[in-house]
Amino acid sequence: MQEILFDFISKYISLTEEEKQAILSLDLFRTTKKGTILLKEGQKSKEEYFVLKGCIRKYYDIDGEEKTTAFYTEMEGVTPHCAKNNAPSEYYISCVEDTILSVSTAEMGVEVNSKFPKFEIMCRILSEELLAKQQIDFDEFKTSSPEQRYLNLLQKRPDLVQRVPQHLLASFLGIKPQSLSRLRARILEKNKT
Amino acid sequence: MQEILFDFISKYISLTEEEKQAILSLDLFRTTKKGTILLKEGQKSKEEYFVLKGCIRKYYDIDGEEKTTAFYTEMEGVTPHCAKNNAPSEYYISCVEDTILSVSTAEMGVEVNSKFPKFEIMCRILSEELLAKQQIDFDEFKTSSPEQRYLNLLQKRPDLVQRVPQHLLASFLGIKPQSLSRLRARILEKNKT
DNA sequence: AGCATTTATTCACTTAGGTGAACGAGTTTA
DNA sequence: TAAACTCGTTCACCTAAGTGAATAAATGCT
Repeated sequence: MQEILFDFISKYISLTEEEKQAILSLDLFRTTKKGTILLKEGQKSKEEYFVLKGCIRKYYDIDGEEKTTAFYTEMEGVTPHCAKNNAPSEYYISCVEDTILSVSTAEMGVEVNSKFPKFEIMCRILSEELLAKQQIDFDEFKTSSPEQRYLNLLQKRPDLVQRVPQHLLASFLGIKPQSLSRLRARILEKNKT
Repeated sequence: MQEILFDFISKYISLTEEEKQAILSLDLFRTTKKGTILLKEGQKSKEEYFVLKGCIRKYYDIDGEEKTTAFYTEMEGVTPHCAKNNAPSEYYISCVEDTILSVSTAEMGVEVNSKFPKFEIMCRILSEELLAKQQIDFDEFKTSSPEQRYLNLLQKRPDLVQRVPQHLLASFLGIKPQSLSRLRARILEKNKT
C-alpha cells in the first residue's frame, strides 16, 4: 500500500531510503469501512487524511439534510479546517467505500519537516496547486448550470459518476437527487433524437 | 497611499525602514480608471495586483456573455492563473471603479524574497489563509440558493452590494440581472408582511 | 430466505430562475 | 444640449429545479 504514497510524494520530491523509513515508522496507515465517520461536526480533530484506496466525502448537515461538497479518491488529501484553526468542525467527513487512508497530524508534519526540510517544499507546492485548482473549479461551478456541471463531471471525473451513489452526486452538483435523475433522462432523450 | 500596503503587510510580518524603502523603490503603484482592462483573455501577463483603493473584478467571456466570478477591493490581491503557469489567461480582469493598485511580478517577488526571507513567510501564510477562505466560500455557494447567497452577501460584504452595479453582482451570484431584481423585490415583500 | 434499508426513478404540482422585450432614470459623450 | 449608453425594473411566457409521494430494484442484515 505504501507504494501509492511514495509514488505520490515522488511527483514532487525524491526520497532516500532513510526518509522512506522515517515516514513508515510514523505508522500512518488506517483501514476504514464504508460508512465510517472520520470527522463529526463540532469535533476538534487534528487529523489530516490522504486517500490511498477508496473514497471519502465531506458534507454539511443543513437543517437535517446532508450536503456533500467534496469527494476525495486515490492520491487526494484533505486537511480539515478544524485541524488548522482549532475550532470545532463545521462539517463531517465519512467513507463512501471501504478505504485505506494515511492519517497524519500537524505535529507529525512539523516533526518530519524539521528533520527533512524538503517536505516543506512539497507542502508549499501542494497548497499552491490546490489553490489554483480550487479557484478554477469554483469559477466553473459558478458559470455553469446543473446540467453543464454534470456533463463536465462526466468528462473530468467519470470514475466518480460510476462509484458514488447518485444522491450524493446530486448534492455535490448543488441539486436534489430527483433533479439529477430527471436531468439524466433529459440528456439521454436529447442524444437519442 | 503606501500606508495601506504597509498596514496590510504589518498584519503578517514587521518591517524595518530599510525593508520599506526596498519595497517603495520597486515603484509598484498604478492608478487606473473605471473600465480599464488589466488583463485580457488569451494574454500571458505576469502581473499580480493588490488593491489599495477601489474595486476590480475577474470575469469570463462565455458565448459573448460576461460572467463575473470575483471582486477584489481594498486590502485584497489577485495573482492571475496565467502569471503562474505561463499559459494564456482564460479570463479578464477589469476595474469596476477608479482604483489605485500595487502591481508586481513573480520576478520582483523572487528578488524581494531572496533579500528579505520573511516575505516568503508572509506569502505562505497568505496562500494558506486564502485557500481556507476559498474552500469555505465554495462550500457556502454550493449549499445555498441564489436568494440565500444574496442574503449572505448582504451580511458578509454589504459594501459590495452598495458599490457594485447589480448586473455584475447578479452574475457573481450565478443568476441573471432580472432574477436578482425579482429576488430583491421578493425579499422586500416578505419583510413588509 | 426474508425483512429492512438504501438507492434510483417517475409523477403531479409548486416555485424560482431564464428569456426577450419594453420602459424610464441616470450618465456619458460628441 | 441632444443622442447614445448604462443600469435597474417590470412583464409575460418558458424551462428547469424543488417537493412529496409512490414504486421498484438492489443491497445489507439476521
